[in-house]
Amino acid sequence: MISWSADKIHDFQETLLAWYDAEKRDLPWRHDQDPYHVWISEIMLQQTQVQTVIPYYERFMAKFPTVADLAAAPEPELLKAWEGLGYYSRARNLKKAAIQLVTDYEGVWPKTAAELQALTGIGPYTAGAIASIAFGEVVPAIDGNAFRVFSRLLKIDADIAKPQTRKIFEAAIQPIVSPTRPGDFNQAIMDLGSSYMTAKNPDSEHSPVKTFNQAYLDGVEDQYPVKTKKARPILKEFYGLVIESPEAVLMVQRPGQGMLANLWTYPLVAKEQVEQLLADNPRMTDLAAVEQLVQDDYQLELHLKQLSLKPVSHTFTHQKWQITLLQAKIDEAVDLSYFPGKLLTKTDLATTPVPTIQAKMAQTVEKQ
DNA sequence: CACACGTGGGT
DNA sequence: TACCCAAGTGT
Repeated sequence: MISWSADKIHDFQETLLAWYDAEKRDLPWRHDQDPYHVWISEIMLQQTQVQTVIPYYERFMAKFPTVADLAAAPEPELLKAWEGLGYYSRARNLKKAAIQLVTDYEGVWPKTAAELQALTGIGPYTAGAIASIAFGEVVPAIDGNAFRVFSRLLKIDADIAKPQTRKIFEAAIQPIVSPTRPGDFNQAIMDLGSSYMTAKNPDSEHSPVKTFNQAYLDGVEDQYPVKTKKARPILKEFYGLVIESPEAVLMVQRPGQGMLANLWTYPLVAKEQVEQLLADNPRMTDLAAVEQLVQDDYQLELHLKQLSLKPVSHTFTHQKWQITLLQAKIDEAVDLSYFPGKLLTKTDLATTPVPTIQAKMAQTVEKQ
């Protein structure tokens, strides 16, 4: 790791901000410095690309224009607005923090990064972003871009996958943040990280700060940042039950914690559970086993048939799901009182938040 | 601290 | 396909 003189720091700030002034992207949340706008955009942008976020941000602001609107938002409406964005706890945490702002803070924003971290869903990165962009505090906002950019500029060898590495970067970046334009500085670093200084195929030759990029100058840019790899997703197999009445389909709400919390899907039966039953009844078919499980658990008699040849597949960060769809028809009169789900009509589904894996399943059913 | 937590895009 | 990556946080 190298360090910069005061003169070099000043040069870097001038160069970076001049480039930013000339080339910054026109994004919907850059039209003002309203902390609410900054906040919502920063949460949406966590682990999510700009192009994906733009339409969600526009719709969200139209539906929940102020902190008070967000604090009063019913969770299903909030999740529906978040549908397809992923990491749904972000949406629930937004509401929690909005309520904190309205009640604990009486609608007055805390203005420092240290204080902002008391709000649910706001960690060190987002706190730095809001404090610098909306309130002008001279603090870094260290996201994946900042880690990558400064690891190359300064040849920082610490593993950015390790939590403790943040301290090293904070200490290295804090003295470099522009004292007059901290918000623009942080956003410029992010723009740099998503243009010239990308993770793969960077274009440092044409970067506005190439003369400051020590890793590039030394011909070792491809060695930065240092980042250990994560575990691969593990396979989880399910049967998905498409139980249809003439006007509706049976859906269940997922538990309030864990994967896809509170979202709705077709009922899923883990293949593991089916195989346990088959171990004691080796001549039974998979379909019959699922029918018996549903009968035993929910007092519901079904006549299932396999709907799709290939399972519906979806890869999450840590799990790969494969769902074989099984279809059954029921009539409206059937007793669902033991079944932990609801018959939802097309109209109901328009206001029911579902994850992408459910959308994929529904699409597969439609094609039949 | 290590891991869970979604999704879409790129190679 | 499989893997990596993208404006991270909570537990």
